[in-house]
Amino acid sequence: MKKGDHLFLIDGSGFIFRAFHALPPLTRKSDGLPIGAVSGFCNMLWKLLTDARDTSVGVTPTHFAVIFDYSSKTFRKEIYDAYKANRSAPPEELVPQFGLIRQATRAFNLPCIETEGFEADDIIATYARQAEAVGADVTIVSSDKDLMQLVTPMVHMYDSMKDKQIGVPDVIEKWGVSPEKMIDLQALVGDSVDNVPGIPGIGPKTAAQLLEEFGDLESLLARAGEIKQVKRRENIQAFAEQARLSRQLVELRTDVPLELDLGALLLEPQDGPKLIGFLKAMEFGTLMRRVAAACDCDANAIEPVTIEVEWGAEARGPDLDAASSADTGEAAADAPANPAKAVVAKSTDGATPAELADTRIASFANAKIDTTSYVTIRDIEVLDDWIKAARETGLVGFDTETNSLDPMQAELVGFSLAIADNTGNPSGLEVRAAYVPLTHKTGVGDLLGGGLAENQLSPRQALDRLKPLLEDPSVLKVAQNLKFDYLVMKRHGITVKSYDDTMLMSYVLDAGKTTHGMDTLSERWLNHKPIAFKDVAGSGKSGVTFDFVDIDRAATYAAEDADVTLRLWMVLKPQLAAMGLTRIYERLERPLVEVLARMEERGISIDRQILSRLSGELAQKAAAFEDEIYELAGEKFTIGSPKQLGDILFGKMGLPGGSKTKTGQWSTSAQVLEDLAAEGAALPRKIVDWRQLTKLKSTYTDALPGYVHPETKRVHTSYSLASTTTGRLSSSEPNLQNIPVRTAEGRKIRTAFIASPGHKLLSADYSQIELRVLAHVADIPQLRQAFADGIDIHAMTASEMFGVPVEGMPSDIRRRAKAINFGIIYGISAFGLANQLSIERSEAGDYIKKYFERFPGIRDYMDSTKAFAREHGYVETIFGRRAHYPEIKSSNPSMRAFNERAAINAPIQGSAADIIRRAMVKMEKVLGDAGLGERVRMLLQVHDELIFEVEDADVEKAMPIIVSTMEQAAMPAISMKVPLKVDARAAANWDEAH
DNA sequence: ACGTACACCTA
DNA sequence: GTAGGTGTACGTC
Repeated sequence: MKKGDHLFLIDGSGFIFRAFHALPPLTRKSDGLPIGAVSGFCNMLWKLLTDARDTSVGVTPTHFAVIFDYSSKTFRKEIYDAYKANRSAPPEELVPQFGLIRQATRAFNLPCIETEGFEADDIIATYARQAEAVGADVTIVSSDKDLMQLVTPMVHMYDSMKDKQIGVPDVIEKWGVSPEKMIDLQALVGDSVDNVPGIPGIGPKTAAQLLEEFGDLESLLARAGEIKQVKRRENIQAFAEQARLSRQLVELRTDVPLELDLGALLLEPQDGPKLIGFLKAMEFGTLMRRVAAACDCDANAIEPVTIEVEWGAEARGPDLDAASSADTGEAAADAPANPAKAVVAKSTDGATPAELADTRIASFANAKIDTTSYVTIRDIEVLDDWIKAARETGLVGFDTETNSLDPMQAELVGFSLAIADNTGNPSGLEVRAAYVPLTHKTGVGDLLGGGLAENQLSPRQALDRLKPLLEDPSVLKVAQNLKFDYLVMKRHGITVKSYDDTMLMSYVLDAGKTTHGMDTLSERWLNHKPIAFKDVAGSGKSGVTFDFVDIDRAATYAAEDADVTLRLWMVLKPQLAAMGLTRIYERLERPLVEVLARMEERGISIDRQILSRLSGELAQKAAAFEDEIYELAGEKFTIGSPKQLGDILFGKMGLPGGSKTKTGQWSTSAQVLEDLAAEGAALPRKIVDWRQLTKLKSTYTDALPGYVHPETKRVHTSYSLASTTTGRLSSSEPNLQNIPVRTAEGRKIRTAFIASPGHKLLSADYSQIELRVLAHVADIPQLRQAFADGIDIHAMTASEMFGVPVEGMPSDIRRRAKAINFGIIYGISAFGLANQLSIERSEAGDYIKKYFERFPGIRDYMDSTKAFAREHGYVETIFGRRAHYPEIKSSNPSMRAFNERAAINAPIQGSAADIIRRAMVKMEKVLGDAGLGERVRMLLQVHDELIFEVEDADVEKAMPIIVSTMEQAAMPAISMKVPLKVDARAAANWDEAH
């Protein structure tokens, strides 16, 4: 090898794992042999050997080698026994592919290199340094960070899946240090996957900063005393040796004894027939034809070679799994046909929705936003002109400015409008915006100030002009998080009609990918960073409410919001059509804005006396516990501090610690304390009880009265429509979706949620909605039958699994089946089920196996959902809502597994969420048609439950209407294969109604 | 004043 | 094992 040569080193072992998880998982040969990783590997090799110039590497190789790990017994294991100790066995489907990939390498006429006692990384390091020494360029095909320490101006890495080359600047950009410092950085940070310990509390950012300051690891350890942060200093001093050990583990060896020298890696011409024989045997038709064309061979004349398959010791034969190979990728196959997907509608300018979407994205990403062009409106004639323009275009961006984030308390300070003058232009780039200040004040907080600033339109006059525009159904109002503005305007006597909400559009398109706040969306779609609120109003102590912001600064900020919102609408609206998601947006999102606004506006009544009495009781009981706890501990301490508590329990008292938290502290979770109590220790039980009491007191009885609105005297929660990945709502300030119900003590809090005089609270909840959804989507005969017959579903499961008759089922057996049923919905793992049931993981694994034997359709459903998620990056509910899981191909196994479980759960949880959303949207009309419009008021939603306030006389009439609306909510979009069941009760308070 | 860790409340 | 929000302690800015 000489200067100018180019050596390619393929990290074969790394590729196998990465390909396995990146590619469709159940790709199999016709005999059932899983070959997804092999296929990806062959395609990559061919691309690098023939078309490397077309990749971001840009050069073709002169020398080439594929490197593999030999076994797990390496020198690292010798110096640190726990190295890679928490690696689990490779997935079953992967086992035979290790051997096949070596066979593939040989079929490509490439050297296949491995050395006992060393990892592939060390061999790569050795070759890379040798090649560099003779002046050759090196490309390491891998994206493993462990190899980044090798990068130099001569040595690059190449991520073949992202087609991305990684050089010195890329390493610095990603890790904050140059490649030669990567070893020290990894020594500090550690690696949970390989079980390299590092130093606790040091992550990549901190490590990079420390190395920047101290130069290298040894200097840092020597001068650790100079570090100001106490905790950090102590950790670095305490774990110095651990860091040195970690450094030894992560530093790659460059002195591995090698059988083949560099010259032996010279790239040989392909042996066409040999390669084709292999590809044919593997049934890689496309690649085979490509190779045949390139080599001028007749593939038909070549016999497939015999493939030797090495299954792992415990793996099953290749012929057992034909059933699951055929029908993968069919998740949610019976989602309703969406016309927008099937029929490509033509838009006005002749482009398809997809083309229009692309055009819009491109033009708005490049359009500069000129914030100096905004207008401040101080004359009624000017406002009239803007309103007239909005009427002419039929489209207006709208935003309110207030003095509070709470729409029930907020007073209007001003509003802004944005107008697109040339809507006929497909790029729609002409946007102008204006701010109308109404109640800005003078003198920022000074004692003389507080008067109304001059030269503002009177709110009364301006709103009189604005009202007809906002209420005109022929003018589309576009806002970001409209529910806020809707409520504010409603409290000023204006009911917005015809609207779009850019936040919800983004949510429908991208749930799971990003958050949907305006600043995020603007940076993403418009390449524009809007003025931050805190830059105009300050924050914290020096922060002021918007009415004290100087009008000129306020105008720029406010007008920009309307401008950005309207631009976002132009970008997002066509994407909804292009992606076939318009119906989701229009039926499940947009109409909920006003439904939820009304629910929030109504609020719910609470009895402060009950809460205050409860608070007193809880305080007394907690105080009694505190005395006993101090007595048992022998000293006073902060019981609420897990750290101090841990010191008492596991240090002073010497109790055996159970598990550790991820920061290395002893866990003091309820589970651990319960276990200690079971061993006979007195203190842990008291702590658990104390925690329960203080939790109830601080979070509920003490906090809730603070949320009572000064005028309505009711509690108005705020629902978020766009903060979950699955489609559920969330509730905050206060969260009324987590009011206690499980314990008798907790339920007392529910008695404080009361109906107004002359009314009842009516609670209606779906019974087992998620299991019913599962029975529907996975189409499980026994589950469908059980639900159709109204049988106890957990007992039925137990009966199927354990062969116990449903009659006289022991409660413990049923409990286990119930945990399994929940586990299935949550994307079951043996680990989780074992935890839940306090049993061994192996036993939990047996249960799961048994369950899948009894309900093979569930396993198929889970597999196909995973495969769909991996292929597309998202999953769908039965109505077509998407939940994205961009990390599902993560190379971190636990991260990946987590995403897989979430992706399995999302269609179930999300479909249930969609069903109750549909019920909510329909509910008001149904009640109105029954003449109950004002007499039955929907107040709260708790995921599978709706709470209404109903006039006493109307309870009997309302109940069946509510129940039937909820039970029929999936219709007509989806005809469920199992009936939905709703239970309802009415009572004076929420506890009795539930 | 703000962010993170931990614990714990709900479906 | 899924999806959320909030309170307390404790750290850093």
